[in-house]
Amino acid sequence: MHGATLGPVPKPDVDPTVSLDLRVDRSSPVPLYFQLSQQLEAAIEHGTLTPGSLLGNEIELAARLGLSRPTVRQAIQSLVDKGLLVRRRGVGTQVVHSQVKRPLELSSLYDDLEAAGQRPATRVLVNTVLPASAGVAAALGVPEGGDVHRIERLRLAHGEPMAYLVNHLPLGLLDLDSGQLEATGLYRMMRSAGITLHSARQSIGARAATAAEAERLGEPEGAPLLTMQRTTYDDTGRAVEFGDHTYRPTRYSFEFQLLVRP
Amino acid sequence: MHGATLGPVPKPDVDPTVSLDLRVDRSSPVPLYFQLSQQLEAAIEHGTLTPGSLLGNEIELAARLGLSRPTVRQAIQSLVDKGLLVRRRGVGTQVVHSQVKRPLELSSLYDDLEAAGQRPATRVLVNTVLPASAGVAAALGVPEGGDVHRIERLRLAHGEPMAYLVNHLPLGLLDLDSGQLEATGLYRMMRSAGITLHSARQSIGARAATAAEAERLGEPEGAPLLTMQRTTYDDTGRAVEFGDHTYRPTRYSFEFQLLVRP
DNA sequence: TCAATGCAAATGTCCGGACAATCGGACTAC
DNA sequence: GTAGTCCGATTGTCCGGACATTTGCATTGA
Repeated sequence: MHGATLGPVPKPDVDPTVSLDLRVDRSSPVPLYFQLSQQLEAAIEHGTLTPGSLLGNEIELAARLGLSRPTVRQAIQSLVDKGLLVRRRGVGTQVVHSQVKRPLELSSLYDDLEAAGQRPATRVLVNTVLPASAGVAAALGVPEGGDVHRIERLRLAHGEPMAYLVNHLPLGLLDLDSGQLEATGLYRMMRSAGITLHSARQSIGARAATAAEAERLGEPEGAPLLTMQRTTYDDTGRAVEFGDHTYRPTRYSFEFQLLVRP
Repeated sequence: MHGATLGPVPKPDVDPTVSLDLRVDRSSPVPLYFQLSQQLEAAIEHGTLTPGSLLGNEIELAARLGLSRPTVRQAIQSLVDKGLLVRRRGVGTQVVHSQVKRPLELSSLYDDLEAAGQRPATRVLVNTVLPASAGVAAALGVPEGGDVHRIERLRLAHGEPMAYLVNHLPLGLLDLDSGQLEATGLYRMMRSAGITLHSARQSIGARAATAAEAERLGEPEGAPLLTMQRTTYDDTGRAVEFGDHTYRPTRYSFEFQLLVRP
């Protein structure tokens, strides 16, 4: 035994990334790890990297791309965080057996409907400023009786009422133009106003419709309704929105995917 | 202008981590970054690090602890991922203005109730093996008509029915002992069987109770019910569980916090 | 007085290397 | 034949440094 190892039998399953046309543009301002992670994600999405396939070790991948291992690891890690990849020490990195698509974002009903091709419509029923009730004040962290925005909207899909949305917002954050509210979603307006959403506390429940609710949504009185209350915070911890929504359960349900943080 | 800068005025707000008794044990098998992140998290939880306070720069923090900057960054990053900290380039790292507690795990009803001090009780009504219906087969990825486990449970809190849980599982994964099912939760049993949960697809809705459902939960017929369907996958992508649950909305609602991934 | 410029501070990105821990299979010994 | 052992492969952890980018503030200039 003096050299020439007889043969670590060549692995039957080849590294699928070799056939992939991976490359990074060092002159781009986009971070290298991000370029790589996007290309890998696209390959997974496109099916070029098949579920269950091994990714080939980080060292060699780094060498082939002319990157350092930490950079490659950062790219891979971001996809692991998204639930697209799984790492196993001593084994390798595998593409997760699909099923994972959207790991639950802070969803906007408007965006959800639009993504589903439902062409949402909004009717702004109320858009005013009034003193905060105790519950609203507590949720938004403003003094009770202090002025807040209140908007009430009816959201329709295919001409049918789908949800009744009541929202309260602190003053001074946003210019709440009714026309804009009907043309887009509240979250989109907040984001374009420079508010960086950070987290939200949600509560989902059900109850029987009151006469007024039934009337608004076109349901019989006493019909089951799906309810959601949400307080949204920006990255400074300020509450920027408090919503109290009711949905027609025959037309809408909450669908989401969640990941187990390891 | 040749040297001696007149004086960068000392910052009025001192770095709150200096008063913190941070230290790492290099002989421990616990990773250094993890030791640090745990101590920081405890300090935030305990209120020693107050919301909004700056954390002091990474370089100096690393030097004080005798760690490298990448290690300190890894610790901080894990807390940023949890939503406890916010980084701003050119500014520093701040403790988020609280509100964030649980960023939504793949929750087990049993664990939730126990954590809320409700002392949950479970009554196993059905625990059998039968051919999979079309819906169950599709959810679990097994052939239609192939055998699967089916368990039906009634979950009570304070002696009152709270939820009716129907679950289907593929054969051979788990030893489904009824006694154990009543003493603990299904998820806990799966975890201790070596199954690493990875993700789940959930759907939450509402509907009126049928006569049978109303009977089981002690509600009048036609009462609104909260429903949840969930398929859970392990890290190989296998579906390991399909659940169809109905909850009494007067006794239970889904509460969770979610983070916006930046 | 107010706007433009420059500077310091802090995080973001990237590198190259080193060693440890774990997994799985091959080999060996019984 | 079977169980235990060893070993290669791969990811996990950690280091020390370098430069880029952004932010906020102070200074400067009009």
